Order: sequence, then structure tokens, then C-alpha cells
Amino acid sequence: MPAATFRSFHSQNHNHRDCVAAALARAESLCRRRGARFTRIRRRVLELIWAGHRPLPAYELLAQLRREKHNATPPTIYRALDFLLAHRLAHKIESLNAYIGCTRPQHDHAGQFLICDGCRQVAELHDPELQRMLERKASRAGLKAARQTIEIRGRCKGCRP
Amino acid sequence: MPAATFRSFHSQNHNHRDCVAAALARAESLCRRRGARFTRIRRRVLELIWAGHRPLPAYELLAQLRREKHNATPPTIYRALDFLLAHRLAHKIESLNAYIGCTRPQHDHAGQFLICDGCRQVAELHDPELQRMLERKASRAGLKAARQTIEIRGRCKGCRP
DNA sequence: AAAGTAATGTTATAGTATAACATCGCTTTT
DNA sequence: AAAAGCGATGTTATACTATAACATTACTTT
Repeated sequence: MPAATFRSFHSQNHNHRDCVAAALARAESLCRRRGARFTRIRRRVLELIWAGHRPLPAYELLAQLRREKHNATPPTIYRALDFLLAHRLAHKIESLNAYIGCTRPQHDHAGQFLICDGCRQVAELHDPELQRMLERKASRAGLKAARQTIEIRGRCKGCRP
Repeated sequence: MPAATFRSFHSQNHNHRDCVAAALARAESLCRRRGARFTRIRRRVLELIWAGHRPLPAYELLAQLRREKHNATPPTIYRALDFLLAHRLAHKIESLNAYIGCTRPQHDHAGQFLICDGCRQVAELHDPELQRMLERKASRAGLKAARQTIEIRGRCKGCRP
């Protein structure tokens, strides 16, 4: 994995299986270091999120989980999501009410999201320059920034005429 | 109204009645120019939004509307909101599922929102520099930006220790 | 083995939003 | 003025998103 400051849209032919496996391995090691319990459910939900490889609504995750775990209910999913969000292993895309895997969970601040309305793929930036400008603008208007929701919608190269 | 590129947080003692009246007058004239029908319901919902002077959830608007219009139902509110959003007379704050009046409805692109988690007030920026940077970063990652959701949460001056 | 705590199970309900079809009322045409 | 056309509203039902509250299980520490 390169140390680039952002991650662009995945190519059609990237190795999806490896990409999911790598994300789970990162999560595993991060939880171990933090002493957080990466339980079966939490792990499986993160796996489902990555496997979709696009923002997935909570109830779609629930439907998938139910195929193998019949007693799963909304709290099952939302608790897993709470854990994953708290550890920055996943993000919520507010403008879609959907969840996506975090590409850099060790990073301690929220990313910025580029969302293609064609293929529904998402690229996650971690751009310090953007971050700084946002904080500066906020600060000038009197706001000490604590969290940010940055979601740019549009069309990626492959989805433009 | 100054031509500033952003609008900061309202002072405690700004004239609220005038501020609502001015917003309604702007909306009225804008709809007239556009040939859009600014009906009683639409007007009243916009008035309720401005009167709250903070992001209001749809069902809170509904509850208020029902006090004077007993047969109002969710579609009543959501249709009014659809109209107001389409004409940029109001915005949805995605991270709060709540709606707020637009300070510059004639502007043709979305604003950026600074949200105080203390007093729940919102300041709306229309910062071209920020806009340009976002578009440039998106473009570099291969995305042609069409819409944006920019919401910075934090604490305003009055709500800091 | 017992106690303590974190995670999960379970039921119920709150909160957000739209579908679908009927009716009303304005405007335009006849 | 009557009829047609169309946008707005009325009405009922339902889909989708998320959390509260309390019971039980299972891991960990003593």
C-alpha cells in the first residue's frame, strides 16, 4: 500500500479478494494493538462492508448477515457499526445513509469522500491541505472545528460520456 | 446585507423578526422572478424554518405546522421541503437530518456549513476559494464534482469554555 | 469458582422519508 | 362559461433508518 495522501477510484480489475483480506488484516492488528475486541460479528460486518466495495446501507448489511445468522436484528448491525466507526475502521456517508470501509484506519482524523453517482464507488482522501483550509475558514468564522463531513458527489472518469 | 463571502454566527441580540421577514421577502421575489408558485404551505414552512433559526428536523416542522393545519401529514412537509430545496431557499444538513434556511438563495451552488454543537446555530459560507480547492482535489482523483456536502461541526466562540 | 464487565439476544418503538392514488384549484383553451 | 390540462394538495399506507430498554451470554480478572 502506497503512502499517498489519497486513494483514487479502484480499477475494474483490482484484486478484490486481496483488497478485502488486507483490510481485515489491518483491522485485526489495529484492534489487537488497542486491546479492542474484534469479535466474530464485528469482523464479519466489516468483511461485508469491504466486500460490497461501495457504500452499503445498514439494512442491506443486516439482510446479508441474516443469511448466515438468522437471529440478527437491527441492533446487531448498529452495534457492530458503532464499534467500527468508533475505531475508524468504517465511515458513514451521510448523504447516502450508508457505510464504507476506511482505507486508513490508523489516521486519527476523518477523511474526505469522493462519490461517483454512476458506479457508486467512493474514493477517500486524507488531504492535509484541504483539512487545514477547512479549519482555517471555520476558525475565521468563529468555529473551532471538531469533526467534518466532506462529501463530493459527481462522476468518475469511467462514468462520464 | 453585506456582500461578504460568508455569514458568521448570529449575535444573541440580532433582530430575529426582521431577519425572518427579510428571508421571506427574498424568497417571494425570487419565486416571482422564476415563475415558481410560492404557496401558503411552502411559505409557511419556510417561515417556520427561519423562525427556528437552527436546523429543524422534518417532523418538528410537521408538529408545528399541525398546530394551525390539522390535516398536515409527512408528505405535506416533505413536498414543501422538496420545493424549498430545489429552489435553494433551504438546505438539508445531512449530519443532523435537519433543515435550515438558505442565506443566499440566488447563489447557484451549495454552501458550506459551520455547525456549533453547543447552541446548534449554523453559519453558511459561500467560499469560492474553498469551492475551487474541493473541485481541484476531486478532479485530480478523477471525479468531476457536481454536488458537495460540507459540514464542519465544532463549537462557536460563545460556546467554548 | 465467583464476581465483574463487555458483548450479544430480544422486543419494542422512535424517527426519517416516499409510494400511490384521489381530489382540488388554477390556468389555458375552446 | 365549459372543458381540458396540470400542478398542488389530501389521504392512506408503507418503506427505510436508528435507538431504548432489559435479559442473557461469555469473556476476563480475581
